[in-house]
Amino acid sequence: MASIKDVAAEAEVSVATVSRVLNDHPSVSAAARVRVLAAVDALGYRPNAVARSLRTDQTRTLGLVISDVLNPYFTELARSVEEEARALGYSVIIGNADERPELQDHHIRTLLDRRIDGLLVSPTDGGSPQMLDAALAGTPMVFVDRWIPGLDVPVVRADGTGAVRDLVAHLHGLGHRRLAIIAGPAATTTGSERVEAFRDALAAYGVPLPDVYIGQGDFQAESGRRVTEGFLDLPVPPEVVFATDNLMALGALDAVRARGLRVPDDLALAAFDDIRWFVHTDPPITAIAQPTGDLGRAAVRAVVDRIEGRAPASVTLPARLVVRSSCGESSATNRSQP
Amino acid sequence: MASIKDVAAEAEVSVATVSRVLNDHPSVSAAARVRVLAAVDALGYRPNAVARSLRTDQTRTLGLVISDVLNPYFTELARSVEEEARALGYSVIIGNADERPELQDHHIRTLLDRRIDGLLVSPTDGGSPQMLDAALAGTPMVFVDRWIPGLDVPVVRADGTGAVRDLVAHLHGLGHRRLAIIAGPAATTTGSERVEAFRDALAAYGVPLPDVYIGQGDFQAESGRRVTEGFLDLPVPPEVVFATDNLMALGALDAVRARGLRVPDDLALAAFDDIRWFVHTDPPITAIAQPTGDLGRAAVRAVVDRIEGRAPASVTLPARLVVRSSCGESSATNRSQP
DNA sequence: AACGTCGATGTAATCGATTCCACAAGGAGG
DNA sequence: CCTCCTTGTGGAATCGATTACATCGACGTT
Repeated sequence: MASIKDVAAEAEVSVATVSRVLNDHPSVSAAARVRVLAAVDALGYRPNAVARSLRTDQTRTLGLVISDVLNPYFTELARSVEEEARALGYSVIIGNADERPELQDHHIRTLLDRRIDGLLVSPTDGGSPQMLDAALAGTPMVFVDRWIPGLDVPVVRADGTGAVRDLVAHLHGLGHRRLAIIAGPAATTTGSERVEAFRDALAAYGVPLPDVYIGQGDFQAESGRRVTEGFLDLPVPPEVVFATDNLMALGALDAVRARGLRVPDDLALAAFDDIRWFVHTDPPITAIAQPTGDLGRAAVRAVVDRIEGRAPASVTLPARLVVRSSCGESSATNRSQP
Repeated sequence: MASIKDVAAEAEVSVATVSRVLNDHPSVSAAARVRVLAAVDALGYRPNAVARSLRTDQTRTLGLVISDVLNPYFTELARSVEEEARALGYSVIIGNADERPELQDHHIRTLLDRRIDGLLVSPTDGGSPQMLDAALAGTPMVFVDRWIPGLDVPVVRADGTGAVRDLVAHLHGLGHRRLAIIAGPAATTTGSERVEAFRDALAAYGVPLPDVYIGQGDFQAESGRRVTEGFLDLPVPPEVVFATDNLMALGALDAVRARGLRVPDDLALAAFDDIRWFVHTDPPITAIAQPTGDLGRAAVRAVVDRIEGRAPASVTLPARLVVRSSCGESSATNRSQP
């Protein structure tokens, strides 16, 4: 592959001049510029990003470590992150943690070794040594969706409390009184926050959230299935299950179906995170939708702000309830079952 | 960030010795080794991958350019690719083309600039100059899922002809005679191949595939919706629509639903690419499943073979039909409608 | 006419690793 | 006791860029 030396030789100038033309430095004569450009063209020369990064100490690359690529929420996030980054002249390297802390660490380490300029993380756990090191070592970093309390790192996330309140109002209005939740890992903020929001919203109606109605999931479909089966085996099963992510909702659906039961008649279902397929499931699923694209874009702007020396800001955007028919009744009229 | 020089100073050896320890070169004394390791530990030193790549002319990185991250098929592919690559000691950088040739080119160019060791591509078009250059310039390259005819590049893909034949048998058995297809872009192999397979399978039953029953889509949901509306507006609409990817099937479902019609009674539906949600859609969707994980792994092994000097082989794996209820009747018994 | 300024260019240092080569010390073999 | 080989080590070149510094005309000013 042609190097800058080859271009210099071809254009009969020094490598310095070639470099100047490429980085359009002002003091280059028009004549030299055309000769260099012609040489670049003739040789099909492309600057070696590796060499450039070594010298300039910047890679114009962002690392994004997400909890699970197979979760549509995160792939949408990844897409918007890449889009905004590209618009700002950065590339993105995605690391998929698969909800496993050790994999997350592997990716953070690898990304740091590559000297990425900034890091976007949606942590799977309460904070591994790797991540703390990264934060401490001064690599510009921003948390997306989930975060780790106590670290001085900006957070870009959606606030679901209002939407959860709306959801509980909706469920209560439909006459449901025994409400259960499938929680995510307690080590994640989204895991615990959503349970809190749910509990608080129920409290406003004087409805308790007993421990047996709190199932421990891990944001994966299988755990949603397992927890839902547990609920159905209870002496007094819940009337509604609120899955705190879309994959666990899928698992819940699997469990209900396996028993030959029906949603919402035998068990109503709602989910956190709205995805396109929820419109076409049987029945269409009521969900809380996050402004995913906005989150991704805001997160990129935040890291880039830090990278380029501006002060980055945390961002919190509201989520909203999307009512469909998986909790019973139609969406428009809130009458209780006949 | 600490460099190899700092480590050398701390351990009171030369940088050469540090490098030897790090790459466990045989001739280093035990004493030197422990001193270096201690220094590495004390400084929290991690080798700069950028510098290393510049010197060794290898990045131990694979580029993967996929057509659309929002398509679950491709995200599953990406996941298995990353997994296998990691097992072989490589990292993966994913580029999302969003089915847009110019974006695909952008990513290929960026990846090449970064001097990735190998490239995995699922081309969105018939072959851009970028891609040809990459192939010609000798960057180890493998096509996954889709490919470009006439290039001497190994292809790892699923063969759907058998499954399509099974699908047509299933549909014919159910009494369907007016079968339509939503094709992908003609420039992609999967776009044209699936239509051919469908046409051939129909021919075996003496059923024609008229042009009006071939809708032109682009592998995105919106095109599936549009094409399906067109079908429904026909004087003699088809009885079945076969969407050649899962997103267009989603669009088709949208279109049917928007008209207040039902699947399969008013229009039966089948799709290429099976995804988890198809089990829970209303109705569950009959689909052709690809061995996605196997494809991803095989593709990685193929590029790595080329990178490491072995001869890479093309791989073709069979897809299989998964019958559900979106085409009418039950899956087990193939009797025609009562 | 002498001098300072400015634009265009080249030389060489530099980034952080790897690796070739030279060299010293020590052991084996004659 | 001398040579030869092996082992461990350091110096320095190298990868492909960027950039500080030096140089050299040409030009304008006094």
